Formats: sequence, C-alpha cells, structure tokens
Amino acid sequence: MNEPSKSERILDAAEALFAARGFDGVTLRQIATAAGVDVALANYHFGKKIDLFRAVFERRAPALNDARLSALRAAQTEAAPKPASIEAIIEAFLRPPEVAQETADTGWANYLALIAYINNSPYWGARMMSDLFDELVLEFIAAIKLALPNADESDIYWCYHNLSGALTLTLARTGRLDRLSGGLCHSDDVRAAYDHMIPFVAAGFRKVCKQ
Amino acid sequence: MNEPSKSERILDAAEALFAARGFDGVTLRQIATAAGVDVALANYHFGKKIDLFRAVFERRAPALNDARLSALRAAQTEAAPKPASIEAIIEAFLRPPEVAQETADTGWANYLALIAYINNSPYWGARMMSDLFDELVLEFIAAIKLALPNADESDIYWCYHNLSGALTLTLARTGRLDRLSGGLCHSDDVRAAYDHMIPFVAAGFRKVCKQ
DNA sequence: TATGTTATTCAACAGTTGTTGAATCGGCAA
DNA sequence: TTGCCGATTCAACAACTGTTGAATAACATA
Repeated sequence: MNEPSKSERILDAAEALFAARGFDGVTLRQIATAAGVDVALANYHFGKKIDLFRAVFERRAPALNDARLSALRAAQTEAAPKPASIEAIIEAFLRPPEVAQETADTGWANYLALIAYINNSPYWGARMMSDLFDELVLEFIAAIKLALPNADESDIYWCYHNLSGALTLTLARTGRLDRLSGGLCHSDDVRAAYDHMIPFVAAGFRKVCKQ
Repeated sequence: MNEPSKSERILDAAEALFAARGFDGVTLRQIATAAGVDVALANYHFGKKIDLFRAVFERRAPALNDARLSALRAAQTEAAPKPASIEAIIEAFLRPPEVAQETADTGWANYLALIAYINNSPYWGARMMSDLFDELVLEFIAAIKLALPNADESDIYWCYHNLSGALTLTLARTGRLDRLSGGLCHSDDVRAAYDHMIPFVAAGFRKVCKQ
C-alpha cells in the first residue's frame, strides 16, 4: 500500500477534525499540523477553507451513492416482477453506511460523522446535503411509493424524515447511549445499531402508511 | 409585559445565535450586538464564553423536564392500575417539545434547536446533555419497561436511540424536507411532524420489542 | 545537463478573537 | 448632598485567524 499524498493527507486530517468539531471549530493550522504539512498548502490545493470543506464532503459521496443505488437495484431485481418490500428498500438504504462504518479505514467513519454534522445543522450545510444526496433519496422515495402504493405521499416524506433522523444520530457516534444504558449498549457495536434500526423504521413506515 | 433585562437579552441573543451557527460559529461581539449591549457585559454576567453557553443551555431545561415528567405521571395515573401504553409514554415524551416549538416565543424554538445541535455533536456537548436530561430519560425508560415487560432491556435502549434521533432532527428544523418533498411537507407544520413521529416510533418499539 | 512546471515552505499581512482592568453610569442609603 | 455598589461601557491587550506573495524544493521533459 503506497503512502498517501500530502493532498490526501490534508483531506484525511480535515475530514477527521471537521467531523469531530465542526467547520468553525477547526483551524487550518490544526489541519495542517495533523497532516504534517505547512499551513499554506491547504490553500494551494483546495482554495479557501470552505472549499476544502466542500472537497472533503464531496470526496466519498459518489461511492456511497453508488453502493446504495446498486443495493436498491439488486433488491428490486430480486423481487421482480413484484415491487421490492419496504424492509428490503430500507435495508438497501442503511447497509452501505453500516459497512462503511465497519471498515478498518477510519476515514469512512469520520466522513459519515461529518454527514451527520451537516445534516443536523440548520445553517448553510443544508444546501450541500441536498445537492449531493437528494437525487438518490428521491430514487428511494420512488421505490417506497411502489412498495406502499396506497400511502399518502406526504406520509412517506414524514416517515423518511424519521428514518433520516435515526440514521443521522447513529452516524454521529456521540456515544451517549453507552452512558445512558449503563454500559448495556455500546456505540462500537455498529451492527447492533443497524439491526435494531431497520425493523424499527420498517414498522414505522407500515404503521404510518397503514399497510 | 415588562422589558427583559440586559442579562436576559444576552441569553436570548446567545440562544438564537448558538442554535443557528453552533458554539464556534458565533462570536461574543455578534451576541453583544444582537442584544444591544457592550461586548464586555457578557463576560461580566456569565464569565467565559463556554459558561455563557452553559447558562443558555441550563436556563430552560428544568421547565422542559417538568413538563415531560408531569405528562408521564398523568398518563400513568390515567392508565392505573395497568401500566401506561407505549403510545401514551411516547406522547408524554414528545408533546411538550412540540408545544414549546409552537409557542409564539421563538426563544423556545431556538432552545430546542440548540439541544439538537448539542445532541448530535460528538464533542464536549455529550456530557452537558447527559447531566441535564439523562435522569428524566431513565424515568421514561423505566415506564417503557413496564409497558413492554417481556422486552430485552438493550432492545429498549436501541429503540430509544432511534426515537432520540428522529426527535433531534425535528428539533433542528433544517428545512431539508421542504425542498426534498418539493413543497409537499413544510417544516413550519410542527404539528404534522409530531403527529407522524409518535405512531412511527410507537410501532418501531412494538416491532423491535416483539409486543 | 538545462528548463519549465508543479509542489511545498517561509514569512508576513490585516483583521478578528476572547478576555481584562480601569473608567463611568445608575440608583439607593445614610 | 455624600458615599457606596452593582451594572455597563470604554479601551486595549496578546493571541490567533484565514489568506497571500515570494522563495525554495522536487520533478518531469527535452
């Protein structure tokens, strides 16, 4: 495995630090120090600080979108000619981030925590989220409409909102559940989080959409 | 209605700005300007910046905790001698923040957005959240155990995790659902958000805890 | 080798940050 | 009035911020 370039090391360090402390909580000097490079190099490669942030955010998005979309297509193919079930659709939406979180590469875990940070910020992040992920989400919404043909469209969106919230908190890995449960649940146990989230969300969809 | 004191105006301004941009995204000068006071006054009344943040965070917590706890007790009393149902318990947990969000006082909406910000940050906020709210949450967990007597304890905690995530995203009011749904759903419609969240979450609990 | 191009560092800038100590204001008691 | 004390402002500090232009290094091409 060859050494990552300095430009990649900057992205990695920025990814980890932005995820942990947010955009304003990190300085370019902290990033540069963590990456072992000079402060000016970040500007040289990526421009302004906000552009570095965007570069970090965009780096892994295509891979995540691709994994989710192909999982959805696989579920649809398997169920054909009937539409895929909500359980299968939600599984296609949630397993890729689970796999990414479980990877030895901690960069993926950092990246997903960064997504959680942006998704929850009422600030400028909303635009960036929409630009990168809305197209894919609408693909899943369309699939859900087929799975629940009699559901009100707005009900489906509100259910997706709940799904998105549960996923976001899981991605953030705050570790609060560990303390709350007195050690009964461990946030390290990514598998358990998703194994509980998938049936939880699927049941919610069925109930609210009355099917 | 008498004018708020300058110290209260500082808290109000800090509440709104911290909620919108996070701890590091706001300067004391922005807060002072919004409150119409001198920069040094925040230090005089509250000490360091982090202490001002904590003061904002602690100001409305007791009122929220009280509202939730009395709603829980009312639900339990009404159901006695049987235990309160999960639907009733979840309603007691969620309606108080909904009412607070609907209040004409925008301070409450700002405060709840601030809670969402902290609850999702892997950073130092986790400790503050636990200190203020865990005791109350455990009260609700205990009630849920009575409602679902055969459930695994860890399953209940994971379900609460999902509930907490859905609520957190609702409190954040990012407005992302508005764009995603093409205007079909409005984040202003707080009532709709909670009317969908409560049955969604209740069904999730029942499914995962097999009852 | 010499040359041009890219990558990286150095040094410094103007502006902003949280924080503080002294000064001023306001009301209230003696 | 006088004196006192909390509230508020003023002025300034040292440290840090993002950003830039020049200087240097590394490297490919010819």
